[in-house]
Amino acid sequence: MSASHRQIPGVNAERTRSHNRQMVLGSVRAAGAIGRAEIARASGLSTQAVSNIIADMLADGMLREHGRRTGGRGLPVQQYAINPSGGYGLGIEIRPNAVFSALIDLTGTTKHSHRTELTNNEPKTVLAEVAEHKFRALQDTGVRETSVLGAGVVMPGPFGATGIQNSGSDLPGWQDIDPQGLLEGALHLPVFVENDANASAMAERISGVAQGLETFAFLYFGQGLGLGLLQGGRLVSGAFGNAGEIGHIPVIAQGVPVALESCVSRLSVQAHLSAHGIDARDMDDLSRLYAQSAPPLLEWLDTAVQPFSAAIGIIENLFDPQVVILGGAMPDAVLDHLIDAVRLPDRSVSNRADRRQPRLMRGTSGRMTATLGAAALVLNQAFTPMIAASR
Amino acid sequence: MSASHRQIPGVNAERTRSHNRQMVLGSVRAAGAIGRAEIARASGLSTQAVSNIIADMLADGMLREHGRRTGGRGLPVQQYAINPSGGYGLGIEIRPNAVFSALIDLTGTTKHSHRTELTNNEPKTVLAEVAEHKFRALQDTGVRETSVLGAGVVMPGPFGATGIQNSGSDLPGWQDIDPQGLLEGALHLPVFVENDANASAMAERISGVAQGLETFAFLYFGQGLGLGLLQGGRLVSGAFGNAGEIGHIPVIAQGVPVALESCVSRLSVQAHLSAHGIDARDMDDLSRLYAQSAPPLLEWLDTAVQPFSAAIGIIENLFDPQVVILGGAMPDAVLDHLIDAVRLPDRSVSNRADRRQPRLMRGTSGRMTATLGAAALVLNQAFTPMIAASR
DNA sequence: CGTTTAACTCAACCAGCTTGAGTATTCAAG
DNA sequence: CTTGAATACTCAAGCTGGTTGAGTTAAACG
Repeated sequence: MSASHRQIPGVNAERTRSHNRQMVLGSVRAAGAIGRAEIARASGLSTQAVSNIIADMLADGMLREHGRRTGGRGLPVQQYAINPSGGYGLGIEIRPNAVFSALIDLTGTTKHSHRTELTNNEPKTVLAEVAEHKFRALQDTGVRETSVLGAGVVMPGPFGATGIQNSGSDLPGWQDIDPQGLLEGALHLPVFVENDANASAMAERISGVAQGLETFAFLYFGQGLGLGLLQGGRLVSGAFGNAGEIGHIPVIAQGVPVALESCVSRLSVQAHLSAHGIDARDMDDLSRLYAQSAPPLLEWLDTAVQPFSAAIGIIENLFDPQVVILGGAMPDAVLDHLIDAVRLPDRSVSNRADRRQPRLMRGTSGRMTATLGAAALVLNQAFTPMIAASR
Repeated sequence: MSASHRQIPGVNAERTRSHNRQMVLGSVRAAGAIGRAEIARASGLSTQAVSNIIADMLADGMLREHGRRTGGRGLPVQQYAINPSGGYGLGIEIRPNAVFSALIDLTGTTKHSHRTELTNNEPKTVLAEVAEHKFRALQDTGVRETSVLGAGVVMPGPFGATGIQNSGSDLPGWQDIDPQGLLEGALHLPVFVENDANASAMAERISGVAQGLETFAFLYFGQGLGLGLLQGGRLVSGAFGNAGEIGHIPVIAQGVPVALESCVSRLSVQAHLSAHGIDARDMDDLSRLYAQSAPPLLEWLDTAVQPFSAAIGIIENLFDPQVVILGGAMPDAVLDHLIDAVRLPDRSVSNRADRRQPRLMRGTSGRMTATLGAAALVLNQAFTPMIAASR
């Protein structure tokens, strides 16, 4: 959100431990079940160091024993796995007229979710509502407050004076304040604020179709169209946190240059249907129309395919992701239709001979994707150390 | 270059020291001259820790004393600055028919540069030539071998089976080998391989117009068109190292979808001029033509402006950079013309009210930009620790 | 059944950061 | 001019956390 000149922190013993704990947790998560020696080899630490960390994390309840694996030569490996109840992530999604929340455990399983309407979206009201969601999630699940590692919050963006004001989705009264600070005050938790596309990308990484992937793009159908980018497990969010505004890139439709999201987005399909006298308010309406093969919807899909294909080509060539994932507020069937209909460009860095995955996939987090993603931000933080591979 | 599953390393005392040294060097570089206490405050380390590191680096010759700064209350600050001769970066640019090299000191000043023609570009010939460049650079400057921190190497990409083979710029015989390993063997130095666009971006950060910037995009005019992306001082290079292939994104020219670089690139302008009977072999020819306001060149510029503007819009909205920088094998006057003529979209996250810098700038590294950038990769490594700010 | 292999533990060690006391130097106030 | 506050810096002891090397356990191999 803020700008450029953050100072890089130094490392001392305490931060070393924190990093190494995150590294171990990430290794266990990636492997499912793994022994100490293997983590030591992979990370370059000594077995003893890993052993000490694992003992710590067993005591904390973050890990649990997971049987011995035999078959090799020497002493059978004592394996460890993530203890689901070792920690939780709270996800909050704030929309102009509603608040959603989800509580997920360390393995990404949803333990609780909830939705309330907002009568107004002034900061005071929203903060109270958000605190109430947290209270309720803890009460309904019996999770202790100290087990919650943090809260991810998804809010309408972009923030700051960006030239894309009044895009219809922003919250009045939230322009010149510090949402993170306010939310930390209301929730008494570390708070991570992100936009819907970035959070959704994280949801797919933690509990969806992108598990095991580190570098991918997530194309998010919200009101408009957003893009979440992960490189090496970290979000690429630009200098001011507004990267991924793919909806605003210029494309040519019927010979006229327009914004991509005026052809490919929920608003766009709703406008098209509305012009044909069809009122499609939500995803269920769209699902029904698609199941009925409603001609105006198929028409819209036809017009959307070409700019959509162009967008995929742009994403692939600019980011070279392992895969592009589609998701958000669009029915699965419609997304699948787009994936089938798309004409992926041959001249793309992603069109490699040795691919194993498809270039395009549909996300599996469904309509709660942004809320789950908000919670996933917290887990990602717990699994991903600060240190990046040096080369 | 390689794929996804690199394991995150653990941190021990040794790596802690290495990180903190890089952090200190980066702080000194960013500040120009700075004292120990200030670095300690900014990094969160104790004064003593910083003091010890600085003592080390004075002994190594990386830093030098830079007078006391008085004016405040207490004891005047003993300041330190980068010692230019404390280390050097070697940059090598390999092209199908030539090898370029540059040696830069710790402050980014070019101490030596050289060019030789290649009669063939088999690995064996090229490796011998590259080693010869290193030998010559050291001999001509008197720099000791141990002072060279590493070598950056720029080679034609993209690598791997990417669907963009035979783009005319690749090196035959280099497809199925490990360039980094071979080069390290030939040079006896740590080697960083990058493409021309990424390296050029780094040149602007180390010694050009992007000093002090951490998140920006560099649009590189080579044979085609490439894009180098830095976020937080680190390259965004995608899952397979081929991010930034902006030349291949689809745009509409005269109603037909074509690759961007078929309208905006040196090949494109040369083709256009050639169709008008003008033979423009190199940048000097183009400069002359522009100075003469040659109508075919101005014509080409007119056709290029619209797709060029679209590309800038795409870059801004996908990356949210502090600035987009133009450079590479195109005369300054032509780049300036494009910057003047461009129609920057209003609907861009970069169109913010509180901007101080222009959205578009011309790079200052000139035609040696990729070679200097290769050398700059080494310095960036020395200045940028592995650890990223945690949020 | 001994040997080899591999994982793991124990205890001593070590690198590097922190802490707290002490010194040096400048400015400001009396 | 003297005294005190502020600030940078150093010294030495202490602490955290990773490393090292010897020793233990258990499975597989021959």
